[in-house]
Amino acid sequence: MTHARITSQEVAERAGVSQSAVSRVFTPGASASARTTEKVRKAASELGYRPNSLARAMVSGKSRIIGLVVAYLQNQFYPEALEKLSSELQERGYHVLVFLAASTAGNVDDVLDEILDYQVDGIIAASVALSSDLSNRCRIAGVPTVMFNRSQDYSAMSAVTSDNYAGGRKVAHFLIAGGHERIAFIAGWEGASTQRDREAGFCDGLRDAGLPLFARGVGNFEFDQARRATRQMFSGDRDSWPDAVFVANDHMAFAVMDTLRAELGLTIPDDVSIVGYDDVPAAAWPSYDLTTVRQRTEQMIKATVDILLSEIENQGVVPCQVKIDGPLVLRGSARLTKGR
Amino acid sequence: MTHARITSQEVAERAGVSQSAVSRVFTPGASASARTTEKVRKAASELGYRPNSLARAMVSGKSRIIGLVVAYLQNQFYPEALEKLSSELQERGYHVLVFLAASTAGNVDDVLDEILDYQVDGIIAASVALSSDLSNRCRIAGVPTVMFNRSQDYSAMSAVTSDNYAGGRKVAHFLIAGGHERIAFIAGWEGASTQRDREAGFCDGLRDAGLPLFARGVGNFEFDQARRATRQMFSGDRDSWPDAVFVANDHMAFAVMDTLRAELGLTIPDDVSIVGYDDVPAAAWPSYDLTTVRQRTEQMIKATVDILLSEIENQGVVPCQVKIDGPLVLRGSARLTKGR
DNA sequence: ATGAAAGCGCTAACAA
DNA sequence: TTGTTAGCGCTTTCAT
Repeated sequence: MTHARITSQEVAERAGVSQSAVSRVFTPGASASARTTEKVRKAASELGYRPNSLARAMVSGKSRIIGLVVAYLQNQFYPEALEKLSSELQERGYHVLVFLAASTAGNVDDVLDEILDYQVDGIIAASVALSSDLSNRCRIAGVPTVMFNRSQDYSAMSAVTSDNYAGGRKVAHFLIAGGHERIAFIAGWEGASTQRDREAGFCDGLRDAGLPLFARGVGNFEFDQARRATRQMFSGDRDSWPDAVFVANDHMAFAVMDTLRAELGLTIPDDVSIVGYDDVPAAAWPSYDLTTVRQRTEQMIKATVDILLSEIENQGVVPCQVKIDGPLVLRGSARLTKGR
Repeated sequence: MTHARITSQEVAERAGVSQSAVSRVFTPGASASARTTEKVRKAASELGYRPNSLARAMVSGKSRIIGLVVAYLQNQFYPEALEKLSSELQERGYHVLVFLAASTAGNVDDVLDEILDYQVDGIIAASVALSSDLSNRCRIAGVPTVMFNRSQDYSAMSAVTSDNYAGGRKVAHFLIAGGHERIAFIAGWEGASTQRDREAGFCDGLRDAGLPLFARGVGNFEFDQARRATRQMFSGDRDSWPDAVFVANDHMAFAVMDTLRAELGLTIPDDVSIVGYDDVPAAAWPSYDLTTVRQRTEQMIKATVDILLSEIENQGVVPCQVKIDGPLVLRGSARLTKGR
């Protein structure tokens, strides 16, 4: 037997009060006498009444829904991030409506329309680059938006990232201090600000020491492409091989390590040092034991949610760009000192 | 400058038609003349009008929102599943509202209330066991619900799982055919039907050959606990060690392999064969090269969505339990024949 | 095919 | 503090 949904009207009748009294009892910060409150609560629980969020959203203009736009999330650190995001928002009375956007530009546009149709109170764009055109549309629609793990120059939009530039630089200094002399880089997808900033910091760090970048490959943040880039980088004469490789994220770093060990019989870090970026859980697994720059996911999430909710709740907050610094986590995949 | 939202009324005025005409133009399967349709579309696009999903949901009773309940999703194959689920639903005009439920019973209850408040058209419970009490509440509330990757005996609720029993059995037969004689099992969280079914199939498979289970540990689907269980299983005399271990999922199997190799110096599969379950992407990585039972995620998702939408769209569909069989993927972590 | 009118379930003035 | 009243933006009869 499927029960129809109970309305506030029905509760009101049973409690012998007006419908608005019921509404007030269920509206935080509204005024109702103890007597009324009690009568209403009793009737409501007898009937199994719960307020209808959608109706509430429509009249109040606040849906308590946050639209989350994500690109396809196959790799890396998203599951964790998504979980924390959702959990953090849930604690603060919001829920996440998920929208998947293929990287093709048109798709992101359509998706944005769908999002706005749902009257979301805010948008989090995770690992998706919004064109400045889209940023504008969000502003025009009056929907606060925060970019997570992507940033944009000249943007009037808030963004939270790890300090990718500083992280990349840190890696360069570390590898140089370890006595490496032929230092290479394997890049992620070049359209991503994370990739660009990590590489920029890294190259500037090498430059600090007057060292050129020894070799460069592109893995597009994908496992198989990283393997291919590795093979190519290590295809020539042994003298032409790097003695250290900084890989733009952990996921690709695993591919690099596997390829180097399984196909070339190299030992890490004796023959070559590897450093990654993200510190995903698998980086700590004994098979990889990867030295890597940690993304402080927890703090990034918290900042994202704080900024978004403050933009939602206090109007007229100015957009802000937050970069969260993370430590280089030393493990066994990179040697620390000159001697082999 | 934030533009206020355009209403159908405003479009109607500009197009010189009634508000209901506008509604019809945007309602699939409603009747409007070509002339009207054209005028309305023109006015709408000039104004940037889009129907308000929430208002539509309220009056029509269909929100086109699916509530997805997930437990914390740290491990294994959820990112992929979540993505496919969301993508599949999005293609069919629905969106996913995410609800995180800690495994504690009370929490799942609260979460269910929140879900129902949003007038979702359906619920997918992914890897969460709903008590029969909760199943009842969903039925009473008239909200179709499908369990994904969990099943329940005596349940009036639809469920989609892989054929865990058959999978476990397949592993037993495979290990026996490979000439293993001391076959052990490392269990996941015992509250999960996936764990129970995999183990039941496995043990029945051993029994088919008259072989007892040689040893058993519990890893609760967690990396560190699996490591601990491994150390304990391999702590005594060398004669007391298994020559094959079936691990209830891949995530734990990686922990087992790492522990065996790094701490005990064993070689896989020469000293011991390892078989996992799920076939997550990392199972194919060279460092693990794990023989494992594949979960056909894609098909499971498709079945889940099909069942859910058919329950939503055609009333009076009977609940059904679907088990999707997956192959044993042979890789290098388990030897195939008797000789070492 | 179209317009007028009646709500969907709720919140938020406004009076009392 | 409470009840009355007016909508939120839309779909859906019901006439025309």
